[in-house]
Amino acid sequence: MRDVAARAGVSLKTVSRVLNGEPGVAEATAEKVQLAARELSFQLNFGARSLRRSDGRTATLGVILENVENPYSSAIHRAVEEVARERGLSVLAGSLDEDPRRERALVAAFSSRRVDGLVMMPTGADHRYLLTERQAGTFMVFVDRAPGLIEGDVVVTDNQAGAATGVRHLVSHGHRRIAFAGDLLQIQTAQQRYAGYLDAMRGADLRVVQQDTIHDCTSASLAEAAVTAMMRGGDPPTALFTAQNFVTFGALRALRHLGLQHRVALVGFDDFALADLLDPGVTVVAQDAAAIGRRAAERLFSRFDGDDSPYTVEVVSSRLVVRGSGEIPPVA
Amino acid sequence: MRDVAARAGVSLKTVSRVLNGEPGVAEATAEKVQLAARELSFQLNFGARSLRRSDGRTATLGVILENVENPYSSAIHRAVEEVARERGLSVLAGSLDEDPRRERALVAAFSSRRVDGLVMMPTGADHRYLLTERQAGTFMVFVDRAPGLIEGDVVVTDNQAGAATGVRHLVSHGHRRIAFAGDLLQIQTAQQRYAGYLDAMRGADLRVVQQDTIHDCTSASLAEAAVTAMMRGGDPPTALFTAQNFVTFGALRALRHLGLQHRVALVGFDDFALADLLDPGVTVVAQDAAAIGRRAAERLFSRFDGDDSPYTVEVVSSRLVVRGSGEIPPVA
DNA sequence: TTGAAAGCGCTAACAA
DNA sequence: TTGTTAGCGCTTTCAA
Repeated sequence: MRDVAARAGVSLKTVSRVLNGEPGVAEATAEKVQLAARELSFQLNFGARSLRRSDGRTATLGVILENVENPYSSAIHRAVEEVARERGLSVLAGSLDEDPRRERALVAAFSSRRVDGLVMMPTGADHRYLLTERQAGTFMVFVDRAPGLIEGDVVVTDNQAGAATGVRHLVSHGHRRIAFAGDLLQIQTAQQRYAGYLDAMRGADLRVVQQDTIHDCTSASLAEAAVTAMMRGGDPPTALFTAQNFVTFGALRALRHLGLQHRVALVGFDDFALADLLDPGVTVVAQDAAAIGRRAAERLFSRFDGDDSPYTVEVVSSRLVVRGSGEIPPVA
Repeated sequence: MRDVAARAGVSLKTVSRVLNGEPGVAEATAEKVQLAARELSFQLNFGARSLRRSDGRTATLGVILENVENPYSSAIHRAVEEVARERGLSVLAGSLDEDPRRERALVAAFSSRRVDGLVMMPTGADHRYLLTERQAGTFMVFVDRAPGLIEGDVVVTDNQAGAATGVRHLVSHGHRRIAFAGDLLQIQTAQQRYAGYLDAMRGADLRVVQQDTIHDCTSASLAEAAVTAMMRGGDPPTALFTAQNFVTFGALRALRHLGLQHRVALVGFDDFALADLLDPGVTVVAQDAAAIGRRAAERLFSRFDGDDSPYTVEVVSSRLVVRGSGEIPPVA
């Protein structure tokens, strides 16, 4: 910046004013500065800027996701990026892999880089350590799940209601033996979806049978094995509600290998690419990941802008997408 | 840091030494400092650090991808993150959407934040503007495609050879009328895959028919429409080579709607989730996105570490995954 | 409308 | 082994 000032024949402060679009600079002066900056390919140093600025803003935010590679996470990531770009912020991203230690490491790493705010999917049960960050002035919004033992702004899917809708859809097609297969039950969303399943079953006066319940499928292959075993057992259910994407994939493979894909109904939680091209098409309860990301980013920016109203929990609606697999009638 | 020094009863410099793991500090002193830092929840300010350091490193790198939400991009992103984490770097990520202006904006944004290096999928035809960045000390590695009008380290898939392998697979199953459907021909990878198609056709002494060639499908629905029209025309081809994921999806939908999915063979370039669950399973030429990301990051780090050997082009092999659709024999 | 001086939090260079 | 001083590139504060 010194070089630019020298070349333009003005002071440091004038260059700073021009490059930051501050008012009170004569047009002719501003043009000289712009020219000099371009000739020298000058790029403002944001690190130095944020060091000196009174608000310390870095124009950078951090996004901490389950895994930047998974479609749900990356859809949120993209939506946040979009909102951030409009305001001139860049986005640091990191993956958790459901590991609370990684979460802390990522928070620390982003914190050392003085991000203005954090959009995060919390993992683990205790997030009190974040109070320190918050006190240091880092805003944060939680997505997908609520944090543990602290309050905060949260944007989530209507997991329980959505799951109940999916199960009721099966009920409405005549099923009475509807099995549940879900992810690790210690995960908040898994609990909520299971609760929705129970709501719908009880609401229809259906008994929840122990043997029709599968929990803790941490991979598609575990789900496939569990569903295969269940369907091979005596007196199998006539329909399946799978509460997570990987679980749905495993169940689909199991049904396919058993030749049951047209005889056992299935509704999955969470949409996926090509669900319409499978045979039958897969009926799902679709989450709106883009809306979650967008609203989380917007909440964050409203905090940046000084909104200090109480924390809110925003619930983004899921929606039933009917494609065939959920409309298979029960086989006597 | 001043507060930590005061609390531990040592000088600033000693705190700096301890927090950066520099040698030459008595163990007892180090412990006092660590304790004080913990009690004050102190976090190093990386911005200030990089401002003062002689190498100016920020311990941050930038990843510029087609779209952080697409599976290929996000697989690269994740692989880069993994390598970066091992070295204590964080990752800024951004999406291009095939727009050269966005590329420049992202480069400028990351550059202002003084990233140590850049992993990027170049878009557009002229990347000479990057020479300035490079001169300023930013290392960069290009993935998926080579940059235009400048040299650089590049990590790519063997697009041409991979496409030829896919087409030869169809030839080996008896096809002589093999259609090509691809993305925007101005995209480098689209050109290379088309070249591979031509290689394989000529190598088998097959005539390339104008009506069997579809270019510039920028979306699945465009591809679907084009393939539908082609298959409905008189004398349609007996096999399809689709050179890009979205194109494959469009073609699959078209074949399905025409009831031809078991009569027309198809090989796609690029793998996708659930390809095995479709009926028939979809035979593809799979790219190894994780390997591309990993090797790009490793190349970047070798540059960080002082490797100043000439630029290299690393080619990551694709691999044919046989699942059914590519093995359908020609219908007379 | 413009500029001079101070200092953000840290590390380099050197001194003790 | 530890400390002192200067200064990275910028914005703030205050003065002209």
